[in-house]
Amino acid sequence: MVSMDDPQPLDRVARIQADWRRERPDIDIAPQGVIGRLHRLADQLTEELCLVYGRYGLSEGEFDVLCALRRAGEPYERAPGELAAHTMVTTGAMTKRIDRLERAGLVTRRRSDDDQRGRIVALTRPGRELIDRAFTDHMRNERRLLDLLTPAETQALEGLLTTWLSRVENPRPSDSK
Amino acid sequence: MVSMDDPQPLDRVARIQADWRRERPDIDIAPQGVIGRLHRLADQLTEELCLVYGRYGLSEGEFDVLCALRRAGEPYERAPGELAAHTMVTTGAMTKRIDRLERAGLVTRRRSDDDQRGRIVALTRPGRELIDRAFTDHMRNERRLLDLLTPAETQALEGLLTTWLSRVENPRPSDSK
DNA sequence: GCATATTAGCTTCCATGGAAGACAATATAT
DNA sequence: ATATATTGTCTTCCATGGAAGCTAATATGC
Repeated sequence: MVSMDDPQPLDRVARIQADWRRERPDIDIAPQGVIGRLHRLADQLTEELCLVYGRYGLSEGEFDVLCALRRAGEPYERAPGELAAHTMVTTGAMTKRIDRLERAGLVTRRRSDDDQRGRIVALTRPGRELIDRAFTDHMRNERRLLDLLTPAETQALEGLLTTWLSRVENPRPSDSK
Repeated sequence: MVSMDDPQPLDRVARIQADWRRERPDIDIAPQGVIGRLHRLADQLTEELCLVYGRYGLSEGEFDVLCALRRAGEPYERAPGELAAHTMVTTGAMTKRIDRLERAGLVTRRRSDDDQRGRIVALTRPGRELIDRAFTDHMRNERRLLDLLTPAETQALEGLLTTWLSRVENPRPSDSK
């Protein structure tokens, strides 16, 4: 006889779906099974990742900026506008992030030579060393979280996310909202 | 001869990975392929979903609160603490959301009879009608986004997300951070 | 060459949420 | 019964980001 224990307790999303099916039987709430869980998972992962950023005294936004500078390669410099574009925030938000990082001594800010409007943000030596350590730790953390799936599952998931993302970002012109 | 056009241009995440491979060849950045895209996709989907909330004059948080009340079923009432738990925010944040919804005439707030500390938040008639229309539209929107995948892809994705989510939320005790 | 437009970064103001504590009501222990 | 602990909500303060506008510098059109 097969064990009937642990009947896979409904997760949060499934419970919400059950509520809706009772209250609005006229609506197909199947999409929530995917979109709701994707958001929930993203939130959970963010929470786990922020634990590591915090160990280095960084917020997620600050970590992102330091990564963008480090990824740029020697001499680890970028304009604020570039950083804003890379990290998907407005230039106003970027100004404030740079303010904080500058105050912490992790980056410097100077005027660009060829365009006096522009600034150049550069990693300092301590900033470079901090992000190198933090990023190493960060990727170890992501690896740990990803290892909750098997390699086959991981590969399948990456493919599905890549496909969906490309279609969301580049909608076929025929789709209407 | 097979067409060699459109060599699947690197997406944002792939470009970031390429940068890291050059700068930090010692680190395995494969997990970003999944985690980075998952976050990117979550952000994109949120943006699309917020367009619909906005049509009804609602922010995402306000939409969530109205949904939680509507899902509760007749008479569409819940305590602020319950709402906070359901929508994953602190009670302080919930107080402010309820303030806004109350000001908009979509919910009412009264003292609980059996516990004078407690409040009861209830959907008003206009609130009920608004969320019924908004939710219908919202699910149509989620359906549109999900239909960018095939049914087989959708099913596979939901399974993978459910599996991963359950493991992230209920880590095996042997896993260490 | 000068007037106008554009650009880059910054500033200000607003929206939202978290953290911590205040406050009142209720539960618990003796 | 009363002192203490807990609970539920709200308040205050702070952190962060967006939107819009400001300023200085550069580009463009005539």
